Amino acid sequence: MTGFYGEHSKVWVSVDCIIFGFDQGMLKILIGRRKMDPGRGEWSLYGGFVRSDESVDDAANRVLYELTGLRNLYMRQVGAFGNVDRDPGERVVSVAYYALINVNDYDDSLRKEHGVEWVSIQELPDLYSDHNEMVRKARKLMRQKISNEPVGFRLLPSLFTLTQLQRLYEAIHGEELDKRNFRKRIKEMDFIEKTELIDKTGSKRGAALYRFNKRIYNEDPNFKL
Amino acid sequence: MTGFYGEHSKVWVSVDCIIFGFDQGMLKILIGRRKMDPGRGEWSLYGGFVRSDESVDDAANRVLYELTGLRNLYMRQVGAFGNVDRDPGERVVSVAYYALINVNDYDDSLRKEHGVEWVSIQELPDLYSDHNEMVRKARKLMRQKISNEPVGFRLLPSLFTLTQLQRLYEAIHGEELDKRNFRKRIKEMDFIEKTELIDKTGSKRGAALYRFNKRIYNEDPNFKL
DNA sequence: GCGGTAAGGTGTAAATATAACACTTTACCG
DNA sequence: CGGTAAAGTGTTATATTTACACCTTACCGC
Repeated sequence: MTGFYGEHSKVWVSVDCIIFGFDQGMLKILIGRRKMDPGRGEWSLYGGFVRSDESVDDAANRVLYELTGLRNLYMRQVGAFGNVDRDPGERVVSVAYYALINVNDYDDSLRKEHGVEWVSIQELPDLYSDHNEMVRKARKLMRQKISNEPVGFRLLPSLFTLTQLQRLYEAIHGEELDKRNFRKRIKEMDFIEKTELIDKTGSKRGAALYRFNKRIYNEDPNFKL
Repeated sequence: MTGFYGEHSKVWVSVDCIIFGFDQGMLKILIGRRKMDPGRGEWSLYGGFVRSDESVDDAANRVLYELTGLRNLYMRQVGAFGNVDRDPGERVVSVAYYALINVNDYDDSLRKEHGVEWVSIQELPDLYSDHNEMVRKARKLMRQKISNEPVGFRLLPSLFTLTQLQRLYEAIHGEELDKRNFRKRIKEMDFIEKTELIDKTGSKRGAALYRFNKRIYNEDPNFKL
């Protein structure tokens, strides 16, 4: 089929993933050294090309699975990046996605296989092409989302302490939060359930472990942190 | 160049525009009947293909200019839409953009030439392919943006009354606002300046005309409505 | 010329939400 | 058994948001 479509030129479409993790009290993303030209050796997001038989979202899911071995990750589109010369080799339009993962779910040998590393968002190096711009936009969208929907739990173990949760939100907002005010707000959200379990790793005294109850959330979906 | 890139297939990339206007107290968008197959005759957003020598953003600006004759419109990306079968003819990934225009700036003969119409967002028909989804996402992003940045003025004449501004925000938020509270908040924003001019078209008594002062806004960029 | 009308314009008080703030408890460790 | 380090807990002040009603003005039609 030509005619109507044929007057214009086709381009490659790729996906690039900003994979957020929360580790050592820091928000981090997965980046690696590019293994191919153009840009070999530069720090880069992990990505891949969209195949003809899959949607762009499916491509992102496939690439995420390739890298992490994990399915059903929380993933949202960041946007399309389409400068003419953004890829020095060929015309490539890339669609960026961000994902939230619990770093403990990520098999470290798989990480090494792909040659990617967790790097704190505070100390990100210059990245290949427009990847820094992708990360900036992803962070903005992620912060927005995580403040208004209960998706931050994706960055934590399924059981977590309130201090962990607070540290997470402090890392994302970039400011310290008041412990009592924070806990007061948690108490108002019935879908953040206290369990009988105690975490003894973070303190001598031990801290109560909480979990997110999606069913209860769905009955009254109101979240704000 | 093949090899690395060549293993994957290229696709067409297009842009589709959600053009918002505010008219008769209603938020409207420009849609037209598709003039080509596939989908000839269906209601559709206005769009076009990305050329090999222009960025995706540039393509959106070009398409907007084609349709409206206006440059430097306020425009933001909505996102990429990439389902395999979203275009029944060929694989086409589309990047949607929304734009805000003052309907009075839009030459009506140009509108007719392109065969597009202003249709209230409340009574949108079914649109071609995934265009309804694009509109939903555009509305969400636009509402978010217009509530936190002073871009709503783009939908109004450069001189406007407070009632016009209030009606605009009512249309966008989908709820009536209290006149006194609304005006109190306006008074706190020094960059919304009262002029000496009076609009007599909207009432017998006449209403003061205001304007947005960007310079003052930039000194203390805080906006919330 | 004057009464009706329809939109413009104005302030205060109550309710709610947010922010500031310090001490006690617990269990481990040396 | 004393030191330590994180967990846990309420109250008050401040700021923000909401609710609410009447007077003004100028045109229009009689």
